[in-house]
Amino acid sequence: MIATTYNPQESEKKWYEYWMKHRLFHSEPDPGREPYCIVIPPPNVTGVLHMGHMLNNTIQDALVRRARLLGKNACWVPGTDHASIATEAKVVAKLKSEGIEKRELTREEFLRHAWEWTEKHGGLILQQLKKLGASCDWDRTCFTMDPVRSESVIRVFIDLYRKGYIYKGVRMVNWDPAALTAISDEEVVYKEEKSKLYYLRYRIAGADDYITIATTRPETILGDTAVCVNPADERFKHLAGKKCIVPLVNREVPIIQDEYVDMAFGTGALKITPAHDINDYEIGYRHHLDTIDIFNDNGTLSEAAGLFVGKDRFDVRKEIIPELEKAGNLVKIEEYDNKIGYSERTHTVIEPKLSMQWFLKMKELAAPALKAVLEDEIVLTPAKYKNTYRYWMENVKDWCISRQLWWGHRIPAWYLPESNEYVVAETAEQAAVLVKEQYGRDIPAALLRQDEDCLDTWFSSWLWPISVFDGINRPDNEEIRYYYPTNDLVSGPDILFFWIARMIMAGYEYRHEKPFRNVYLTGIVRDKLRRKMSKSLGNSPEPLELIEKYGADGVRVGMLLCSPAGGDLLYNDNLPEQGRNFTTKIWNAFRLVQSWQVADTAQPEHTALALEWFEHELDRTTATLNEQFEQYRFSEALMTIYTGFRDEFSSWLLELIKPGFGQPIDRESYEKVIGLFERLLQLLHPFMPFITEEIWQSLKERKEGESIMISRLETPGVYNPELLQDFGYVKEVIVGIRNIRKQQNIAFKEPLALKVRENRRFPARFSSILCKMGNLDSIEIIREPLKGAWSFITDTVEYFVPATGRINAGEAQAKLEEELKYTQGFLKSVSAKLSNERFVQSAPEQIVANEKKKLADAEAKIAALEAQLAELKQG
RNA sequence: GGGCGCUUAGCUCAGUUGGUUCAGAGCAUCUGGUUUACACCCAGAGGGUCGGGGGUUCGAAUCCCUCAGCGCCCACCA
Repeated sequence: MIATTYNPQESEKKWYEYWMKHRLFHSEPDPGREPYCIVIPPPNVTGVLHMGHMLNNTIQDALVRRARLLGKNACWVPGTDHASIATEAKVVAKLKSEGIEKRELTREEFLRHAWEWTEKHGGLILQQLKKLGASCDWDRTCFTMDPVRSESVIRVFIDLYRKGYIYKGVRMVNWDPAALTAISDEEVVYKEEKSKLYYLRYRIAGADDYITIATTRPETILGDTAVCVNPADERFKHLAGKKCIVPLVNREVPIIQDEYVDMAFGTGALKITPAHDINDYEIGYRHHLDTIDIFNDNGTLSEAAGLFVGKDRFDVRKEIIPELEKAGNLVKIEEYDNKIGYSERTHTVIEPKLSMQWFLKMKELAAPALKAVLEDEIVLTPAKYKNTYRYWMENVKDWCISRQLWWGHRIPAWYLPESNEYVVAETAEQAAVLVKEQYGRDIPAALLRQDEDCLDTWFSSWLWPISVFDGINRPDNEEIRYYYPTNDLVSGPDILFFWIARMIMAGYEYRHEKPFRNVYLTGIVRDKLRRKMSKSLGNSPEPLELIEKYGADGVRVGMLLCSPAGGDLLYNDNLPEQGRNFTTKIWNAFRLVQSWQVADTAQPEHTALALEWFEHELDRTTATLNEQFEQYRFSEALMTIYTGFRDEFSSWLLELIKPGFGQPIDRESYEKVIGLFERLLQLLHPFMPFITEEIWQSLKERKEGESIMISRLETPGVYNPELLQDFGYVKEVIVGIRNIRKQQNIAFKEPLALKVRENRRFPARFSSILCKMGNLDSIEIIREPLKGAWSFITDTVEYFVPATGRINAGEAQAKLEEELKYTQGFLKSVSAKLSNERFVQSAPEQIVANEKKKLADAEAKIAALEAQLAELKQG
């Protein structure tokens, strides 16, 4: 006995366990089969599933499951990312809540806490992915900080160092005063803000004169080492080369000239603080200015500031203004819109800061990566990102890869005691050997000091497609040779540069080959007000609750229904609801088929025809689906199979072949329809893995271990377009009959007689279908219009149904008149076109022929309409 | 400030090289319906001068120019 309603919870649990038990997700290299591989964008190890993951992973799972059905050796590699800054911040916060400060701990102690935290919360997100139905090869689960991946990272660092790509240097970096680390340019987000522009005057040394500058950061004057004007600026010619006095600290600094200064901005004079502004730094460098670093790492003022020592930079900004006013240096304050850089991770204002960091040269690495995308060796979908990618790669800057954090891969650089000299090696012992070679000194390994910094998280994730197959440490292993390059990468566009571009670079550097063939960039999930879904806004539904409520299949369908390539996805609760309703629809179709009694009776004509038609219809659907998948049009592909199942299969085929009340279905038809149902399930399976498995398992006896997942999707046959067109026409006639029933208020139970005015376009072959679906007891070809009848026209064929009651002339007449008017207008435009000589001359022959056919059809239709109208008026 | 992209039905979007009735789909809306799978359903219907203007062409949603609005990316304007 089949349940009247589908139970997703039970089914999902049962089949996921079944798939796991039979290891159906697992893949091994098999040179006899074509591989299909996706590596997951590794989520943060301590993260939880959000709507973006749901979309992203549903797409990946659909791709992987489809590849499996096509007979490929599909492998989806899962894993997690250690997410250096984010995880360290969480651990620090957790320790703080327990009254432990990070700085009180040793590196080892801190890392012990971090690993504990990771083991406790880590991998939860992978469990959540299982609920969604993700068919990852879990045996292959990787972590960016597991031994193999860590070894890969260190190996690559050493290799790049030896190639001369990695260098250490003092540079202006984006300093995050909350996380106490440098971050990369890409991790800074700029926000437009209302701020103030302060005009301050500096006294000229030895004169009773002033020079006025404008600044948004008055607190940084404490670090000023010059004032700069444009050499072309006549207003300041007389001051060039003189000195002026920095207010409050009374430091004498030069007035220099540099073309960088915009004469039109502010007063045309710029204060120079080389330690705290990238441009000032560059000017300072050109003019050999001193740098005075007035900030501590945490954003408070340092001893070097001289004043306000120990106070926070923002407090100082407020406090310094009255001081300046008192001293007579404040000229005025203006409102000003400014862009301020924030840390993407900690949301604190970034402080440009000079510090010693490790950098990776990018130019050489970027060249092959740029070429690959420009030449479509790697295809980005949607293609619009190609431009963005190119711009970035052509302007790529060196990558600051060091982070002042503990949670991550520690930089394998070893310093000589009491020295800044270092060597780069995997272990202290190897380092000692190098020290001997390079510096001629015998220093025991234990005395070498390892660099305190660790590497940017992306320095491990950029190796992901290679490192998950251990292709860095063992470049010749069977797995990497078999699975690499991978096929599709599915990711959000926000990490195109962070991650995708860098994976491409690493791919060419370490495999001399692209890491993947296609990149599909999803949209961003937003709410209906177009706001990005986020925890802080509280506008994001809880994914697991959605799965609980609508079923995993329903949610998957909901996600995909509204996700056109690259567009934003406006999430709305009725999406998974629509998905859930669709699962119910499929379930009910299944119930209907299961309820039939089978007998060895003759196959009715209309049933045979219907099955023949549907087979062609299904071949067409499959072909369409193939095209849509090839173009990564998932929404459309889903819609194709959605309407195919609901409209063509359920509403037409099943209604047509459904046996009468208490009647059995003939065996031949039954077996055929089961076969067609199976094919539909296979097409649906990538989108809705659970319900398709549930039904597939019940349609026939299956052996233990059989699964729709690993069934083989047959190559579709060649469909007959004429057959499909004729059937489409029959459907229109049936609609005509239904409309008559509706207009005249005739119940479906009441059989009607249909008269067709002789016309060779009527597909008589399908009469039996017409009778079944229209409940007709006869179809007769007639020569003259039938008087006293209800009528309609489909294409140019006139149909009549003898009136069994009063003719409701009004509505029918209005309808006919409207159609007549439209057709007359249409005829007019077609004939205008045809009587235009230039059109007939210049347009291709076929277009002209088509226009002529349209003309003839329209004339025929008008004649028919007029005849019917005349009838109606008489009657 | 620079670059890229978008604007088609109430909403979200298709519309391949200009040319078959090309103005479409899903959702939403409206009308009718307890037909023995399904009201989480069925049968129908309405709804758009394709952002405005101009141009090229026999012919433009599609190509060009221009204006307006929106979005994204990049950039050091104090």
